[in-house]
Amino acid sequence: MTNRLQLDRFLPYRLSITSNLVSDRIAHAYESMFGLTIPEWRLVAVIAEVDAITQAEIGERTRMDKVTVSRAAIALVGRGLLERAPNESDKRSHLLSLSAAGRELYALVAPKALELEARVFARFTPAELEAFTTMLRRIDAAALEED
Amino acid sequence: MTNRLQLDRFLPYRLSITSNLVSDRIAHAYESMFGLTIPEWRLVAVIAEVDAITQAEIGERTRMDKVTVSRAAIALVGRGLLERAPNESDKRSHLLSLSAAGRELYALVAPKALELEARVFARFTPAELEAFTTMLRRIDAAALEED
DNA sequence: CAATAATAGTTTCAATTGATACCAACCCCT
DNA sequence: AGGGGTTGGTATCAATTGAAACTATTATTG
Repeated sequence: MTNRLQLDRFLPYRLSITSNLVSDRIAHAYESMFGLTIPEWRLVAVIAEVDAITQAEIGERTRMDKVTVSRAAIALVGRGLLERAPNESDKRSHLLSLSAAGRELYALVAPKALELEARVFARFTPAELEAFTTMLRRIDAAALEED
Repeated sequence: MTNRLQLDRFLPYRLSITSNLVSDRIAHAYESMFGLTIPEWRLVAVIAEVDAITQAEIGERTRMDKVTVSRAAIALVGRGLLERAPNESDKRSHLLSLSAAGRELYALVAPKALELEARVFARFTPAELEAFTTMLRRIDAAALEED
């Protein structure tokens, strides 16, 4: 029989399985260790990298929905981890940056994140990981094309 | 600065991005073409491969939550795509199989699925795809370990 | 063979999600 | 200047999700 589909070999399916397995692990760890959801943690990470950024930019970088970004930002501001400064050049938006507490938290979370990553990916060689991420990026590009 | 985390290179994050991009594309296509959610479509695919199977087994194979499987099964039975036969050897469970209509649908959906997959993954060589799926499986194994 | 634990499947409920609508501010065009 | 369209962000609402409780059946153990 030609052209037979086996779910087990169907790449979108495999990708989803793997992503969920990894995400679940990480999500539980973040939640229990720092009380952070994945979107919240992503905001912290992105903002730590750039210092000041608008929500729209965060959405673009992380491909998170703007609603998701909005809620995560509100939650983090509420917890004193994030600060909002008025954006002079566009008064609709705010510039988000980490508060002192936010930077402290980040200093705790980042190594933990790398450790979690290492625990799952330790068994792979740098070359394998490199090839893998390259594939992921190429797939991203393919999925985004012609829509 | 050593040990700096860049979200952009954080593998769990990249994996999630890619998986979501691909899933969204597929989900929209299935929904608009066949009125199927992804869990529903997975049931159809798995059941087509094996003929008769319990929900528990489906959950095991696909790593979908039993609640998700239950709801998809109910929906598919309701639409006449799936049939439930009593399982003589265990009266708690049912044996699910495709109805005639279900097989017809599957005959339509499967090639479409392969085509969608091809559209995103066409640019990769068989060797690349092979290496990629191998990585995914190894990651699955790593993520499942010691938990 | 009770009685206890485990399993298949469903229901319930609370949380997360994203589509949509909305407001305010901006941009562009004439 | 002043509409017409776009964009940043929030609010609302309906759908999806999974944890936990529940029912019915099966397995295990004393």
